[in-house]
Amino acid sequence: MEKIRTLRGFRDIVGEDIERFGRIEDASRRYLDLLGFAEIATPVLESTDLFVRSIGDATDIVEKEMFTFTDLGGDSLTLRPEATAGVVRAYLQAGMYAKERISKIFTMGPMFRHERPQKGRFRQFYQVDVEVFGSDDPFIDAELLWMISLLLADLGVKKYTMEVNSVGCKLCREEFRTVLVSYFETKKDRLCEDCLRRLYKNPLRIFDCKNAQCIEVNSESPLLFDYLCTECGSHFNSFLSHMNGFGVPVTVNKRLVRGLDYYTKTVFEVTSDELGAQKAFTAGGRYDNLVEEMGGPKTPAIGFAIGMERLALIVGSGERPRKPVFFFAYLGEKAKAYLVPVTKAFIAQGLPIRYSYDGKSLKSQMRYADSLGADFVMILGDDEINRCIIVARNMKDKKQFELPLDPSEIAVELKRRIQK
RNA sequence: GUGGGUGUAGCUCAAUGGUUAGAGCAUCAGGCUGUGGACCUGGGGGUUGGGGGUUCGAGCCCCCUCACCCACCCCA
Repeated sequence: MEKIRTLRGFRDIVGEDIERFGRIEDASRRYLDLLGFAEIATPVLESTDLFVRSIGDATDIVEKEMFTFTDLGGDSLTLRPEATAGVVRAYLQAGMYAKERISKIFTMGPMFRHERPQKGRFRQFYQVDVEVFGSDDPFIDAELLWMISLLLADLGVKKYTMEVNSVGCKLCREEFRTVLVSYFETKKDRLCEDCLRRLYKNPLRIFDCKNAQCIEVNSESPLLFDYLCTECGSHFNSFLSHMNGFGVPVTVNKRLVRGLDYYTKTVFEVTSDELGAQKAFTAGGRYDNLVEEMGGPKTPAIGFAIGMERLALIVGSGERPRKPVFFFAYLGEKAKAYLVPVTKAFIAQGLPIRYSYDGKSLKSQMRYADSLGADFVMILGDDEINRCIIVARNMKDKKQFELPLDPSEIAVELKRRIQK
């Protein structure tokens, strides 16, 4: 019979991987909590329309990467390809804008994109998603990057680059777009096929092209950065000086653009050279118009997402403090009768307890105890029962001693010994 | 969607076209009847990803297919 496997781009997260995920989640929650972010959870399945309207109908995500299907009632549903749309929807649906001036929100969970898998890229991938609603103060932009730097330091990530840029507001972007299109029109013969397609659809994305000729054309192109309106320009400068105030170094990359339509002003990417082609493991930006476009009140906002499997590839190997392990080895049915009371006593003391189910030879049970990394093994057989004692063996120094056969006394005594 | 690479035991990998496809690790058992961990002995575990073809003979050569990896594309 054919073995059933995970679908392409889907995987089980086990062992070392799930430990890394756990550390990323723990550290994220810690810093987010310290800075006043509230956790929420939103559905993985939403109306297709939500994503089309927020992400932009001409983006690659919406055009060809969504897991979209029609449900039994005939509605078009989509597995979320990113988190911001759902969080904005939740923000509006719960009326948070009326309850608090600033809403700092985060959520964690799986996202889905129908792409070809490669290093650091899966069809189901996990993100820590962080959003701040209600202010366009550039201090917040800087605060978020600072928080990311704290988190990365905590996780032992040392080599990374924070690239920042401003993509302006609607006004300056419109003006720049005409300038840019007319520039590229003069260079049409040197652009690759993809960029010719992008030219009218989304000319900013030509900056992202890795084709050698296009990079050359790009190097001489006008920059949106130089066309920022006064407000956007001073917003960006203010953001940079706040970064300086936090003491977090950033690199201005005037060609940094993003793949989602809703970004305005500040955009950023945190990259690592250790990641392969998909080197951005955290990215985000400001989106001052999205909430309003989604039918809410005018609400400036900013957010970012951490790609957990990408970050997991570069987090330092952290050793969690090891918990003590106690093992109960029993010989015969009479001894096995003590399994339940002993187990209960250890759990009551908050002590991890292990045992074999088949209770084979003592040798076998000792091997098993060793493979589990047991600190103490309790040995109980007919001899001990007759003498009303239990033998405890310290697996480190190999010293054995006897304790009265009383489960809670045993647990208390061994707890005392392990704490020394 | 397009390239390139790789598919042999649970894992990491061997095997000029030629016996019954091996090794290490892992696992299980034994090495005084009741005492673990770098030792010794043994056991179990494979439709060589799948399907065709060439050949006296295919893990190996050819074709198709599937999966995984890397890259393009795109993005976290």
